[in-house]
Order: sequence, then C-alpha cells, then structure tokens
Amino acid sequence: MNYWLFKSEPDEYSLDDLKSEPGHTGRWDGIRNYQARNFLRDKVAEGDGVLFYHSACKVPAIVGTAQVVRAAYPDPAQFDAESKYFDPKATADKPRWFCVDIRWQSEFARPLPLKEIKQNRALAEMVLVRQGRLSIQPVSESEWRLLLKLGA
DNA sequence: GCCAACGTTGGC
DNA sequence: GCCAACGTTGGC
Repeated sequence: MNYWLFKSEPDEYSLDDLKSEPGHTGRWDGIRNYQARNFLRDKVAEGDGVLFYHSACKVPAIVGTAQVVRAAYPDPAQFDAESKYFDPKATADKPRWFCVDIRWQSEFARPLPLKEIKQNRALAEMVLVRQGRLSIQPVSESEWRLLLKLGA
C-alpha cells in the first residue's frame, strides 16, 4: 500500500465535489502532465491512500483524504473531440493519458496550509516542498501519519 | 500573469 | 542519439 498527494483546483473539482458524487466516488481525470501520468499509470494502485490537496487558490492546503478504488485505465476524455482534454494524438491502441477512480474518505478538521507544511522540519523532504508543480506525487508513510495527525 | 522545473518531442 | 523547444503546472 502506497500513499499519494493529489492536487486539484477547488474551483474545478473540490473535496466536497468528490463527496457529492454517487457513492462518494469520482474519476480522477484530466491529468495532462507526463510526470504525474507516469505515477498514475505505473504506481498508483487500488487501496492506496490519497491526500486531497487544493491548489491554485487563496490558501493552498491539504483538506482531506480519499482512497483509490480503481487503478489506472485510459482517460476517456482524450478521445472526446468535444472535451477540453481531447488529444488528437491519442488512439485506443495507444492511449496517452490515464485516470483512476477515488472515493472520499475524510475531511480534515483543520485544513493544512502549504505554508505550514513548509515550516515543519519533519516534512522538508516532501515532494510538495522540494519540487512543487506536480499534481500527483508520492508521500512516505511517516509523512502520511504525521499529516493525518496535524489535520485531525 | 510571471516564470521555473519537469518530461517529452522532434529536427538534425 | 543529442539537445533545444515546448506544454503543463502552480506558488507567488
């Protein structure tokens, strides 16, 4: 079992949006960055834990958790000419982009702002801190445990 | 809205 | 097969 941090712009798709889906379960699609895709396609597995992060908003923060309920499959939006995620170079034989399904699990009692994460020495190795600009990223087990404690 | 970091692309 | 250019991302 692995742990991940998924970023989403709350204006586009928030933690509450996920919770509102039937069965609290939604498709994590629209990933169009190769580094993020590679994690999604090759590493993210059913049962993995997900930290739900709100990005590109007033207070970027981890706001809750979710669970992966279906591993990677081709993102249907890449084949849909009407979609903003349409990719003319993708084919059914050779899909370029992938998605997973996740289920809402919990909302943090207290959202954990990026600013605070950056100030915590125990979290200095997080990809979120070191690299940024990556919408799907691995989280270590010790980071996961600490973050859950901080958000509780 | 700037621009830096990243993986991929494609011309040669 | 090198490497410059490109598209995406996201904090500031």
